[in-house]
Amino acid sequence: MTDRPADELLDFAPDVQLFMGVSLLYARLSERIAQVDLGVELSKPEKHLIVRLPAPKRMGDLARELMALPSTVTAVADALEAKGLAVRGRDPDDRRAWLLRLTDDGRALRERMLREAGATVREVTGLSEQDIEQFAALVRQATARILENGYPEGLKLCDT
Amino acid sequence: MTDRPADELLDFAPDVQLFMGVSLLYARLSERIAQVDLGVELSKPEKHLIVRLPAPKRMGDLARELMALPSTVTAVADALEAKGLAVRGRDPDDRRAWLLRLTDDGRALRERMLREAGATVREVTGLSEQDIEQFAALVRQATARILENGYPEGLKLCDT
DNA sequence: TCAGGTTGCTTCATTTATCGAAACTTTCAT
DNA sequence: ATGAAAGTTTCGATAAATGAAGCAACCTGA
Repeated sequence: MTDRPADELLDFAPDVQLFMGVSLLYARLSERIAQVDLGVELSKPEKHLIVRLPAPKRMGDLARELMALPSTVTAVADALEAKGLAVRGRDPDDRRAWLLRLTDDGRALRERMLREAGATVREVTGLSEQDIEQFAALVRQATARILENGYPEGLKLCDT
Repeated sequence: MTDRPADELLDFAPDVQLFMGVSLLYARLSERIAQVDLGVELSKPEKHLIVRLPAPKRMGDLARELMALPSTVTAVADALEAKGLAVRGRDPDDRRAWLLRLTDDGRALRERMLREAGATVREVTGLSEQDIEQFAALVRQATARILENGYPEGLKLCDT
């Protein structure tokens, strides 16, 4: 009678295992990240937005990446602006659009968050360095695929 | 000047890549699952609860697995009971606790959800069967580690 | 150049989800 | 017995996500 949660996965096909495992891993990672004290009070969606902002991005693109509605992203961006972590500016290429970009404070915070995220991954998964590299390689492949054909309304991937 | 989202990952260490990739993958998977028509109206947390219920489980254990408060799980379980998908019964081993278990309808629904989840994984990631197996193996390892020492207040993993 | 349609974003009211403190019941230790 | 602790629930408050409506910039074709 092995009803230990860790054994539950073994009953499933690999693709289902992958799904359930990723769900749990994601939940655990974001819980851990949420506990990190960064000196500023940040909600979960605010952190997600910061992480997704290595370079200035349009609100609509952010909404697609975060799988959220534009109106949701608007609210989160407002909060980040109020905290002095991000600024909005018109997109010179299309003045309907707004570009959201991190301030210096925001960038510094982002750096710290990513360092924390990396450490959390190593700690939570308990995987060896080689395993993490292998894992990352698979995730890169999946990410490329998702970003390539994942956005319903045809995200503009090329900005040249 | 390559600011394509798919390239963003390459700037980071593998552990950070893993974090960001898993976040995106999870978001994409749950978005996809949410779109599946199962004939019943189910909220996102309701679906999560069903997935985590291969066998009867105590409310508190569910709360820990879902990284939620007991009161949150109570509300979701109420909704599932109202829809005839789950039932509560006292835990014979400790009658303070409630065991939540799926009804026949709930179990059938769960089967369909898992099949959908597996198909979604294959479709969204675009990984080969071998890659998925490799990916699943890594996820199993991480899951075991998480469930082993991941629960703050000392989850009772052994029920014998 | 200007009319009509589309796109990108915001506003705001509403619904949904989560939280946290207090209460209730059962269990455990003494 | 009795008091302390554990497992849930209740309920009011906060936070987050939604969707419809609106505004401004763009684009097309005459």
